[in-house]
This record gives sequence, structure tokens and C-alpha cells, in this order.
Amino acid sequence: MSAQAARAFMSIGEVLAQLRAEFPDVTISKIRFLEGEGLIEPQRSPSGYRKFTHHDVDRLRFILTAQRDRYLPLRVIKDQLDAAGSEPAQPRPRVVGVAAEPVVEPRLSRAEFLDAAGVDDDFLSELEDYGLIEPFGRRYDADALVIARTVAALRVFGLHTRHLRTVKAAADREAGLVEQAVGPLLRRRAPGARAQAEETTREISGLVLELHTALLRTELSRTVGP
Amino acid sequence: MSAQAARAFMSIGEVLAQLRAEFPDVTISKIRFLEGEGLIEPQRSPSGYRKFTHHDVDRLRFILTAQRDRYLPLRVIKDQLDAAGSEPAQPRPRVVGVAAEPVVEPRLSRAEFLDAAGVDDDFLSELEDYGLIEPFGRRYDADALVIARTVAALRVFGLHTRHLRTVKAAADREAGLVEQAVGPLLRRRAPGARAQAEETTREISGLVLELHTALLRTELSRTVGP
DNA sequence: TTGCTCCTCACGTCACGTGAGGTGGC
DNA sequence: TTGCTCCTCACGTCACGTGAGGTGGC
Repeated sequence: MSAQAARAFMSIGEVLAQLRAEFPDVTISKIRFLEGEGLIEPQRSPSGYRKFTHHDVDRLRFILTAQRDRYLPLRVIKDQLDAAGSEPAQPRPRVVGVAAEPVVEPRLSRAEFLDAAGVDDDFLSELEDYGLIEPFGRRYDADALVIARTVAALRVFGLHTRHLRTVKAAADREAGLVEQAVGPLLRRRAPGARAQAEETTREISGLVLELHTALLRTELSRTVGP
Repeated sequence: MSAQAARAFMSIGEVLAQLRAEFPDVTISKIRFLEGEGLIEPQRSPSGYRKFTHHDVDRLRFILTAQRDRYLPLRVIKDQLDAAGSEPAQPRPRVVGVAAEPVVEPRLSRAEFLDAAGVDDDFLSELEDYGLIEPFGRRYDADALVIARTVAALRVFGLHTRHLRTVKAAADREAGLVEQAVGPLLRRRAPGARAQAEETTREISGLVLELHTALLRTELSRTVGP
């Protein structure tokens, strides 16, 4: 039993190796720091080496996920860990479909847009405040319609506009990546360079979206099941 | 002329308002800090108020974009700004298509996977090191194939595996969002709850992907043209 | 005169990283 | 004995935020 029990413990280096794939920026220094802040309490060997159980690693995973996906400060994460056990009941979301109606005229006024998207003025203002929609010359296009409809639908699942800033930030970062790649082409002055840059932009962003979709699907199949 | 010239300057508050939509976390304090670090040098009014030109705002936009999309530290961004003018020539990328061949057998061994994806062992190891692909019980699935192919295709455009960690991080964050919404359903023990949770996961992630796509397209149409 | 915006400067904070100087373990 | 991993503790760093105490401008 003692040999088996000893096997149940991991050194800080082994813990690091376990977490690296999922959280590339974790370090030994960071794990020690999290102990110093009271978020984990690994046991100690007689000589002072930290001994981590799987439970400690699960806690670390929770902490790192909360930082990455919810941007929570450690103080709040610690409170959540301390309060664990009293799980709050949440209302069950209803399933709603989103029809992708083709839009013939993509340059809508604010009033036309509210009508077409089926949302009210306050909701549109909220989307604008959070930077999810920004009219172009006071006009709204087909993508803005998609944005308004999807955000409205996600609300039913408890995901509100403030949560979806994550998606906006993610899209912005990927757009930055595409711009970085297509930039040199855009700065060329040769005839036809512009059209070719646009074609390349479509090409690259298509690849990025395909990659993004596969990564998201993979991650979800691991966390919520296939 | 003096009235017109005066109009060309903005107060720090006006600059903040201009940048807020694109960069929600910019603050007055941050703008002042960036001046203190020598990244911008706005003029001053006789009474000491900062006076920003459009050029200053462009510089701020460059700084904030570099932080958001490339995670660069300010020291490096400052060097890039100081060195601006000597634009490095970059090779023109070739356009390559990615055929989405349907995969009959989605559980491939490493050797089978290398063959199916058309990549070599070093490249797969690199994808694994960066956490973009992680075998499941030593087997690779259809999504892993998509990932390997798209990353290989994006390399031609100068986007390498290290750049694409941004996409992985973005997908992980959105996965976290979906989990957050579907979590309460997953913890239920009622019969059929599991199947319903999976259906809801598909529903929510579909909406998130639709939103993400529209946001990316919008952002790109603004920065590289329609 | 009243708000509102703006100013500086010192200090605080958050989340670590680094490095010296040392000990433990196969 | 030799590497390698691990330890503590002090200090550094990066990117800001806060708040006191004050001035400027329509």
C-alpha cells in the first residue's frame, strides 16, 4: 500500500509536464506562487519537496481555466474554490434555432436594422457599447444582422453580451493574424494587387476559420464528451 | 487657419472615446502611462493639457494592436515604432487550396495519420508541442487531420505554428464559454440529460462559431477592404 | 461660480520572473 | 561523486490603477 500511495504523488516538475499541453504558459514559478497565495496546498515530503495529488492538479486546472477563459483575478478564483460544494442552481436554457435568412439589401438604416434583426433599440445600443456592432456610415450590413441574431439567441443560454466580448477579442486577434500575413500584398502598388490581396484575405481567413472550428470542436469533445 | 489647426488636436478624453470601440480596455491612465514610457509624445497646450494629433492616435492604435494580437511587450513595440520607415521586404505567398476530403476512418495511428495528412513526423511533433494536436489514446481523429492540413497551408502565407497559438487560445476561450453555459445541464443526473447536453453543446457552439465568423469578416472588411 | 476635464506625483497592485545560495535523491 | 531537481527568500519587473491635491475652460 505504501508503494502505491507514494505513486499517487507527483513532483512539481511532473505536474508542470501534465499541464503544459493544455496551458502552455504555466511555469514552476507560477505553481509555487499559487501556493504562496493560498490557492493550492500540496503536501510536503520530510525534506520539504512538494507532493501533489491528482486533486491538487484538478484544482490547478480549474484555476488556470478560470484565468484563461473568464479573466478572473486570483482573489475571486480563491473565493470560488473556498465556496465549492454549494453549487448554485441555474435555470435550464431553452433550445432556439437561428435561421440564416439571406439579406437582399445589406445597407440598412438603424430602424430597418432593428426591424430585420427583431431586436429593440436598447439591445442594439448594448451591442454597440460592447463594440460587437459598429455601423459603417450609419448603415448596418448582413454581418451585423448575423451578430445581433446570434447574440440574442445565446442570451437564452445564459451567455450575455458581456461574456461575448471574449468572442469579439478572439475574432480581432485572428483578424490581426490575417492582416499580418496579407499586409505585404496590400502595400504593393502593382495593377491588380488590390484584387489579389482581397482574394488572399478570403483564402487565409477561410483557413483560419477552419482551424478555429476544428480546435473548438476538439476541445469541446474532450470537456463535455463526444 | 488657427481655428482649423486647433480642430486638428484632440484632448485625451476625445482620444479615449475614439479608441474605446476597438479597444475596450484602454483607459486615460494607460494613455498617460504610454507617454511616460516614451511610446507617444503628444504636444502640450500652454496650460499643460495634452494635445493629440491623428498621427498620435494612429501610433496608439498600432501599440494597442501589437499588444492585443501579437502579445508584444512595450519595449519591443517601442523599438518597432522607432525603427519604422525601413519596411522589410517579404516574399510573396503562393495560393494553395485545401481539399476537405471526407475521412472514413477517424481513428488513425500516428503512421496512418502522417500518411493521410501528408505531413512529416517533425511537423506533427511541432503541432503536439504547441498543443494544437493531442492524440486521444494514441489515435488521431478527423479534426486533427483538418488541423494539420490547415496549419500546413497557412505556413505558405508566413503564418507558422507559433503564430497559430493565438487561434488555439481563441478556440479554448470560446470552448470555456460554451462549457460555462452547458455546465449546469451536464451536472444533471436525469435520464436523457447527457444526450440533451450534447445537443445543446452543438447548438451553442454553432451559434458561437457563427458569431465569430461574422465578427472576423466585419473586422477584416474594415482593415483590408471589402 | 459651478461642474467637468484635465494635470502631476507618489504609491499600490497584480501576477508573476530571476537569481543567489543551498539541499535532496537516484 | 555527479547531475539533476527541488527548496527559500529577497528583489525585480511589467503594466498599469488609485488617490491626493491641485489647476484649466466653457
